[in-house]
Amino acid sequence: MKERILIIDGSSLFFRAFYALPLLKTKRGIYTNAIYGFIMMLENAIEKVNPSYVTVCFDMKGKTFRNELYEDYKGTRQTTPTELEQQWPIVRDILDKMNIKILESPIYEADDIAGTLSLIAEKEGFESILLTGDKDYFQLVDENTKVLLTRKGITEMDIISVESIEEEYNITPIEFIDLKGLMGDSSDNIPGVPGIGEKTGLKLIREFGTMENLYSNLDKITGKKLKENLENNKTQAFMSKKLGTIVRNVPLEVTIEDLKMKERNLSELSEMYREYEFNSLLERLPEEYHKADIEITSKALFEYEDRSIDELIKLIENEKSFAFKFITDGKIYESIKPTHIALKAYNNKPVIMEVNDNDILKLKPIFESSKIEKIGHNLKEDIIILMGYGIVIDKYTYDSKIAEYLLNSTDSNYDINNISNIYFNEGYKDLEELLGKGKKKVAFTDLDEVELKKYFAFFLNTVYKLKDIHLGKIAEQGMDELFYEVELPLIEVLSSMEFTGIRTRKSILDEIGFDLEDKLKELEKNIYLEAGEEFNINSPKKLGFILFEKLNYPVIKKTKTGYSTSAEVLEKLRGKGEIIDYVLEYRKLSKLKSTYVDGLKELVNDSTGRIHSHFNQTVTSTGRISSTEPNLQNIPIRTEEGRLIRKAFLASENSLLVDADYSQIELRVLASISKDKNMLKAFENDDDIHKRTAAEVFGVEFEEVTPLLRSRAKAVNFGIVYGISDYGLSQNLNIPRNVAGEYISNYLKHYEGIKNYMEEEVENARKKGYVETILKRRRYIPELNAKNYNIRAFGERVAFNTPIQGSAADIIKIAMVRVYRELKEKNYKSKLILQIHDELIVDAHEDETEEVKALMRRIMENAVKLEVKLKVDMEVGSSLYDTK
DNA sequence: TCCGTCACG
DNA sequence: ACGTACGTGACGGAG
Repeated sequence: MKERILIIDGSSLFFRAFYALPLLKTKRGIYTNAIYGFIMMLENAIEKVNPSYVTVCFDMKGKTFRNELYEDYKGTRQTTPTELEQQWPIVRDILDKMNIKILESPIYEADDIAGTLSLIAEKEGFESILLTGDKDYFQLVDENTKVLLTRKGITEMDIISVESIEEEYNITPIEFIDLKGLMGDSSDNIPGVPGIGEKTGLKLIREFGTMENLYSNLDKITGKKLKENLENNKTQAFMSKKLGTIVRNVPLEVTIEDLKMKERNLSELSEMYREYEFNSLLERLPEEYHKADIEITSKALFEYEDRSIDELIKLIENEKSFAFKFITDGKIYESIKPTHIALKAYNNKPVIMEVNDNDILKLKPIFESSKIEKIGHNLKEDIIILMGYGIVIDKYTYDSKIAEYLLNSTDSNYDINNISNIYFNEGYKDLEELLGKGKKKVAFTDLDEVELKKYFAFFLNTVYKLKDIHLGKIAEQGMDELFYEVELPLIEVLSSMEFTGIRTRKSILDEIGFDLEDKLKELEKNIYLEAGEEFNINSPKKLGFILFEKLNYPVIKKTKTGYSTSAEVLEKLRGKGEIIDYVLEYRKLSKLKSTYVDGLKELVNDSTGRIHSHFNQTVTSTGRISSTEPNLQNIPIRTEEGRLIRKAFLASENSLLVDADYSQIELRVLASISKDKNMLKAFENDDDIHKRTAAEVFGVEFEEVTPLLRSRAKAVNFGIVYGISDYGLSQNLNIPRNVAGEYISNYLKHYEGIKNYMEEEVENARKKGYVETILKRRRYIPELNAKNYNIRAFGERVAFNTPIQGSAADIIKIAMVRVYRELKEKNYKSKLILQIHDELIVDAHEDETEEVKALMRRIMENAVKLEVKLKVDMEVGSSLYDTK
């Protein structure tokens, strides 16, 4: 018995598989039907043929030698669908894990390689089996060469031998070449002779054998039309024959021996099968590979085990990933030292153990390893803790909180328990249920040991359970770049910003505070005098009573609970009595005192002398970052009294603050995505955009635009971004509604592209249910289907505004990641410390300021490519006051 | 805990 | 005819 070699026409099989099966897709959104069909056919063939040697031949992209002969060879082929194209590299990967060699050539096609190989095999005494869906291979069949032809579907195949060809066609295999020369082949765009199909072709070949013989005996042809066609297309017929002839002397760099079947990498193969959800293929593997590595059933959800730190480290070293969470004894940011670590090494039960500093340092090599993946939930907390130990985390690849936020940015609670309930319809307790709330809140360390371990077992098991589901959805929604290139690396950036903080001098706040207090006392005295009695000025209710009942000022606006006393209302009462001015001033100063002097002082960390604000990545529905405890994104700047607060925020020792802000980023984004010609032109010319808008909307020469007109135009520009209404604009500018309406219609007439974009975006959102930013960040807008007009109108404004605000957020996030990365990689001492939506602030060492400025400008201005240039303005100073 | 108010982009 | 500009967070007062 001769040894067999199985030679597979990979390209043919791949296409056949794709069209034979429905468009299968994994839960991660990857198309797999061609891969699955291909591997199934390959496995079936191997089982049937039992070969000792195997190889797969592929066609390469691009022209082959046949195109030299005939320019239009395969000219009618349509481009491969992308759903198929994407599956290509995966098949190659699987073949690699199977240790099956791939043969391909830039000049020859798969069938030429297969033909050559089968000839060599024959000479060396092997039997060749050629697996293909292409009947052209029949010409290769002989005593030692058989074709395994795929039939319908992916399971059935026919063995084609010399005998079966004789029987079915009554010609010899080699005569198929001549047959093809006559018939042509529409799929390869080989012309052949017109009027000759399989039937006539076969008849002629049976009678004459070769084309040469046929043409020497044309007089014997009886059909007049047939004879004429043969005569007129002789050259074409011989060219077709040549095109259809499989080349059998392709120079090959491999020997048969190189193609010997080898051991497969079963563990990697099983992993791939699981990843692509090929369960039936998985079952064909030896039993120990059947089970998924991680299968956490409801029962196992709370299971954990106890190990020593050294055992744990050993365990992790041999695994590819682990999930972890540090547990602290209270408010996590106040006590940077964890009391416990919860850690689940891949495919093992979670371990929850007490740790000391030494234990954590033992884990340093593991956290810093680029080989072991780390995953978690709200990793920012944990990365900050690691930073406290001088540990620089590497290769963290998944955060379930961030992932869930990307998939649904409008939720308010991303506790692991909530997410578990959403995806698995089961959970345990959220933090509030576990620890209580308000006064009764306890620390993790106050929990019973079993309860603590149970919770964190659930926590880490759930992180693993969520991983594939989340990543699948992220891939499916086209958010891979957003997740892997932006949000994930941003976690470390925000961690560093929090960890570093901003130097804040309490004594400056004290000074401002004393000054404010004096002024407030004076104002208070004056207000009581005007009111004729003492009352709580900070109580809108009492103030309302004084103003509108006792002093009888006209009521401008009411709230749900009574009279409105907002600044907007008081502004309208200005000039009607001094008390109004006093109250406005009092309000302003008291806000400064309570929020920005007293509030901030409390949050200066005594040991660092810095404020470590929290930057939250999962709060806003548009993709912006938010800042809390304190909010450093709303430090006063618009009035001089408020701005003074900024004097308390300082650069570090021997450093300067470099403040870089994007100029008009939202309007630039709007210009870019709406492609409005006039707005694009304005930015191209580097015009003052508000002034330009004023000129257009108010119909005056650019040079004639007054400051008032410019500021009104500025309000219109902002209004447009927010999804303007005439009423809203009229309120904002304190002008009549019809005038505001006029402004808007002039605006939209001039910026027609914006008008169209607004309409298209809303329509698009209604159809899809969501809108997207430039990085495909998504926001669902269920409000668009509301019956209530207000809610629906809100949905429309959001549909229009979110892509603008969100894309601007995408852009600055990209810039943050790159600035952080470059500062880190080049070992600068300077640190990124603040982000204020369109502005980045770096605490830059004085030796580095010039480099930092250049670096920031370069990165920020080139963060993305838009239809307009991004422009950055910069200031340097020793305090936040001086950088404006 | 909610509301009104006001600080920011 | 509807009610009225997008996104946040913190504070003090009132229930």
